[in-house]
Amino acid sequence: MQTMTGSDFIKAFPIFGRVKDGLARELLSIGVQRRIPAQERLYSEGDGCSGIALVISGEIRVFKTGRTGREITLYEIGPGETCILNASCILSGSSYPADAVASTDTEILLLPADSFKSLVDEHREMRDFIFRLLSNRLAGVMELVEEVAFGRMDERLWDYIIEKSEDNRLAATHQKIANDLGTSREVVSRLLKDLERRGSIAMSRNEITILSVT
Amino acid sequence: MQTMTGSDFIKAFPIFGRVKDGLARELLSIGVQRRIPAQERLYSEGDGCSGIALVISGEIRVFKTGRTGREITLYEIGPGETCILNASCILSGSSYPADAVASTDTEILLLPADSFKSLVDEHREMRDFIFRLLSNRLAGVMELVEEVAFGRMDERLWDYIIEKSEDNRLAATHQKIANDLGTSREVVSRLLKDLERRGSIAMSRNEITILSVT
DNA sequence: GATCTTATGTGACAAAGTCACAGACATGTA
DNA sequence: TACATGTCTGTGACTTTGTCACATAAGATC
Repeated sequence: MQTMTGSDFIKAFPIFGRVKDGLARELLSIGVQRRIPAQERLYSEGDGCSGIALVISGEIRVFKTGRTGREITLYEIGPGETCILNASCILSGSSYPADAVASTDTEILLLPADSFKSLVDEHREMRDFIFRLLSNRLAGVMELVEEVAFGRMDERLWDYIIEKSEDNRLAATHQKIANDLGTSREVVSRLLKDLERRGSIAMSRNEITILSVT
Repeated sequence: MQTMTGSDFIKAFPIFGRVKDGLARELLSIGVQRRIPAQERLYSEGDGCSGIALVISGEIRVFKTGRTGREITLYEIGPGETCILNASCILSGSSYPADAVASTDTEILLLPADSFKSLVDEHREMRDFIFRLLSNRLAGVMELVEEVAFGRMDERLWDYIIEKSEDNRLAATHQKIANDLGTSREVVSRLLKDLERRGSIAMSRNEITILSVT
């Protein structure tokens, strides 16, 4: 069981070397494996942080919630990535600035805060990994600010459909799309209807099909 | 001259210890002091990074620009802080994801990328400093996403006036305010006019005076 | 099929961004 | 002083986006 996890782990985090002799070995011996079922909440805004989660498989969605209940996705954490906000609040001593929920069933390796801190001190790979991720997140969220502040919703929606669709199909409710984009369900419905009328997509319950990539 | 800079430096960065024996000494011997006049551009989006800037005095504004020319301020860098995006792109090897311009005359200590990297490797204070700043920026920009996505412009404007004013006065053109908030000049003008009509502020060219803090 | 739950559609209105242009104020120059 | 110039502010008309209220539709369960 531990070995199985190990092989999944090095697949997700090749950067930490092999199980036999790499940093991976140390991580696996320190960390605790956990399974998070889909829809389970990992953190709420304002929480303190007890440890850091390395995602082995699955996906975690990090988002903000407005007073009216609207949501916007800040980014998603996939295999080989870390819930960097954990790192953030462990290393800077602040509290968690957003909500995090598993989008799918997710396997994580949970490292206690202390161990994580000493690993960062001792291992250059660990530092590089964290810095890189933190930097990329920052750049990504900055990009998001630009889109939200200046972008038009119809374009953002179209880009979203293109990006999230697989095989020209996207399975999602209008509400889910709205929650990712930071708008309301009605707006998504209206804009999708426009796209449908123009012949760019076809719609059925819970599914959008891309017809023309114009 | 060097000594003078030194004392300014440790005032801005007490975290790095004293000039005589602290990390401060090393930083001062490696870094090059530079003065940036107000309005001068430090970086444009897409630039590579040659070094990292520690701000000794003054202020640097980091912002995004939309296609229509609108701007939004992501954050400002003051004394004792770093143009963390430099760090970000040095450590992660990406390019600069925003624009940076000196808001006032600014003094910085410029560290070459290589020296910076080895300092981060060798000194725990340096690592903590960078992590903390990077984390805080990330949290700050997330907060900004929330405000832009869910906040009402009249509230954001009012908060801005309260925060930026000194002694109940704020010297700024409507255009400048719009550039900070990520909206257009007309919207700011209209909302300010409303505030004036309601008796919350008084306006004259280039200046806003807060009358009632309701 | 009757009933429930969830998903989608839409009109009416409010908030915010865009465009076009009119004044108002400050400064410099003749 | 009078005038020209550049910057700053005001405003109406229109578009886009968000909110509210409610109607309709599509699956699921019994």
